[in-house]
Amino acid sequence: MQIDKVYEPQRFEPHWAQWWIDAGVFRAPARDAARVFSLVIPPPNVTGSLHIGHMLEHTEIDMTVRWHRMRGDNTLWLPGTDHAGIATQMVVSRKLAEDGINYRELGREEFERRVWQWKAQYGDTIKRQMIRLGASCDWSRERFTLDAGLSRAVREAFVRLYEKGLIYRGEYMVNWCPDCHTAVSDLEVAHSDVAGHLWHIRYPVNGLADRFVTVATTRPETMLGDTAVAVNPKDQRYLDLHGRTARLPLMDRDIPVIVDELADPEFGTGVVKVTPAHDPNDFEAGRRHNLPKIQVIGDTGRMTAEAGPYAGIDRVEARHRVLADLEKLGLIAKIEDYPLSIGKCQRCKAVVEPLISTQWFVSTKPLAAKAIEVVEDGRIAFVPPNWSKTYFEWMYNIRDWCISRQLWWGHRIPAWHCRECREIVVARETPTQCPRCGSGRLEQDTDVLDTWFSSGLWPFSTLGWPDQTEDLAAFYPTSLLITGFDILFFWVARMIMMGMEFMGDVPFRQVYIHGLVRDAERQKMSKTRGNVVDPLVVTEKYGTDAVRMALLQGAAPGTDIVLTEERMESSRAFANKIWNAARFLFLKMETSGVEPWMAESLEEFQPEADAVTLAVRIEDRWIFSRLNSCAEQVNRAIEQHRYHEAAQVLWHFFWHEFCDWYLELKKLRFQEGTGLTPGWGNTLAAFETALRLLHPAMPFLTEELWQRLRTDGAKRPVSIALAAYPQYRRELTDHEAEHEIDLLQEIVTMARTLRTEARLDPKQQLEGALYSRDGALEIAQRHAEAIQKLANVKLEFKTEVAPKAAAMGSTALFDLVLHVPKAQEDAQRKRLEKEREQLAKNIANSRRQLADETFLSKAPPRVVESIRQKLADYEAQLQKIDGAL
RNA sequence: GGGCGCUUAGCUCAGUUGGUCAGAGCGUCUGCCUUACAAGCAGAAGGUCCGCGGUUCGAGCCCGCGAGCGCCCA
Repeated sequence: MQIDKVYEPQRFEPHWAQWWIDAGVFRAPARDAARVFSLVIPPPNVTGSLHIGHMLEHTEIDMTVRWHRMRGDNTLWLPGTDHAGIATQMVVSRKLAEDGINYRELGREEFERRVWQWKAQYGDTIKRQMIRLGASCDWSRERFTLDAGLSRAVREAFVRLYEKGLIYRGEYMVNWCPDCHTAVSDLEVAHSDVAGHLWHIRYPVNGLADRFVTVATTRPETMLGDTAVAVNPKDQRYLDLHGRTARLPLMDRDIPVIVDELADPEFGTGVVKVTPAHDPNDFEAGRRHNLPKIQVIGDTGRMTAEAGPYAGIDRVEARHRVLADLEKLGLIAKIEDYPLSIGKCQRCKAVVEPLISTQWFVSTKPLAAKAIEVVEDGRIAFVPPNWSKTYFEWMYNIRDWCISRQLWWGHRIPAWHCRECREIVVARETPTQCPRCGSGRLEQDTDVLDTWFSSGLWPFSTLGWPDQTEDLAAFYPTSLLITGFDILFFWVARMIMMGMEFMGDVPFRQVYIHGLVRDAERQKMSKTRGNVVDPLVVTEKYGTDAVRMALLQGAAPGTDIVLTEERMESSRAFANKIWNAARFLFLKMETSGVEPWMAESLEEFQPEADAVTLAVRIEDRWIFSRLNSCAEQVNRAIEQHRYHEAAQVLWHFFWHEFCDWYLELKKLRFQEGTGLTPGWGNTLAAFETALRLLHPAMPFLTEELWQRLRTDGAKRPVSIALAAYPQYRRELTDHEAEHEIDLLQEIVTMARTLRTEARLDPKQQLEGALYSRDGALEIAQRHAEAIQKLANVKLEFKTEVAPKAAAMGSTALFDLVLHVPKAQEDAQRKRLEKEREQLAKNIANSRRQLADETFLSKAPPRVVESIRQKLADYEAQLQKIDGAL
């Protein structure tokens, strides 16, 4: 069997990536199964590409999914992409602009055609990347939010909500992005604090000579649209203004002084200008007082004709002009520095303008009620659980959701406007005539739906809803959602609301929220910072398995993941370690004439006994016991989404138990030169089991090695991905073997330490003696040869008390003395001194505790007993050290 | 303003119900090209668990206050 000396993942990863798909390994039949595990992907933007955050998400998902699949669950990971309305429209229109094409001039149909072209060209990027990264999705069920089926689901959902009165249309103040030229929801506005000013502007009061009312504002340009000024009813300072009007400067318009709680006596001058068309609070006040709404800023951010002399000027420039003009008129009373919060469009970063417009809304409160309930009663669990607080916080204060977007890329709203009678028809199928007036002049609403509206249906629309499909029956509710906190409200909350509304059941039973991937300086990754890590680049460099491992190692729940080159390097070293362990085994098999072999199944596998002693060898008993413990820990860790712990346990087991001790012990057997040693079956079974344990974390490497072990005759699955995941079995734990190997390790390690301290040449064999009166002596004696080979010391075994010696180490069970040259003894003495100090401290502590009556009476007996035992051990060791010094 | 979280070794972080929990990886230092692996082997050093107070026989762990940092919502 040929196996390369160095681990080169590039040589086999792409092969298995494709093979898994060709062999249909990840296909999930929609059959009834005792246990089902299903999960839908958080759909990435179809025209985007995967970044390292996706890779983390997909690694965690994949580890969980592969684990379930190996446990025999009917497992589905449903992949797909999102059309991402604003983002995609922006990308494509920018691209067109680069070619000198204004997308608006293309017209809607042509533009849509171009986006579909774009999608056809780049839409497979995500899929290709995911395949390369080993994501074990069922690609036969891949979905796209604009697919016919999903579009039908969107229509159905819209119509049902409308018929139920949960979708309404109306003229309200919305967040308007002048650059994207669409309304956006509250969630799509990112607020940030900036240093601004508070301008105090004087408005003359009509009918009272020289009486001015001074308003304070952070947005002076909106004064052009003022239709009132407001004072607080309780404010004694302005009683004389009640019922009067003021003259709006620059516009020369009379506006009433209204009395309203809107005006906060504590803020600014206590008088506030009222601009119903440009401020949400003023909008409400305008309604209360029946004020006209004058829109002075248009939907492109330029001043409208209503702004009189300022018409056509950009809103920013308009502010400068207005201030300059007021200054000239001497109407600026004061300018204060004032911090204010401005809202920017999440997508394009343009300052969002509150504008009045006619939009479609979802009435969220009724939907939220059930969505809150299912998290409260535990039908959906967040991991880490604290995220439910954030969820509730938002849910309790939820506001209606503006779902219409003035875009061309998305699900067109299934509403038709009658040109004759203005009737609005909301329907599943395109209507041909107005049900009210019979006119055929119907025009579909030009708006599209917020992308998150379709994403909200994802867990069931992807499974065939509104049809009652087999998939839906088999896989809904899904078992788990793994996603980032950044879309907790956008997506997770909406899926829960929609799932309860349309399916009458939760969309998933568990939500695991993963962390953010950060760079070595703990910085977020961003294109502007230039610190983004491209998954394909690092994968090419270190291997997919190594990058996966590096991510998993940092993936503790509730923690961000710091990904560094060093970590990926060390993970690659780990992969290389396993590779070389396999290489070692394969080479030895070749020289021993052993064929690749695989037990039919671990359940059926019986450890082989040695031909001479008729007993299973101790290192084999030990490794099976350790494997069992490893299986227990890894299963539990994955189940609890403690991916970092699973990674650590696997790492430690493979490297520091399997390689450092098991293979080293096995080497000694091979050196015995007995050819086809009984025990090869044990070794291969252990290795094969370990590969299966590791597979969900490092799928490629484990498949590559597993296939080399697999023989065609074996009744095993075609892929390790379908092989049974090792489970903990109580009867496999072998305390005796663990104790024996523990002791061996202790002796060897101690001998090595003594040698190093004496600064002796590792090649020089040392003599020494092991003193013990416990069963330890017998065990040690049995392993005399192993100790000699592993530590390069030749020991005598004695039952007497250890003599005075500097090069001595002791445990409760034995004392080890090495004969080192006198000149080398100083270093040893130093260590013994130090140890004695530590022991004295421990003894004092233990004695103090044991002398404490309250401790003795209140602490559980097992704790007291453990302290007593410890004290006895400490005292015995101290005595030995005293003797040695 | 409201809410959430973090502070443990030089770095990045584990530490699940308070009692073998003071840990891992990386880095550092020392010695080794031992025929699976120098992407390696062997060994070692390193911590006031942010501070103060409290509960408890016993506190990284629970409670209160404070300091510093971060995130979300308005």
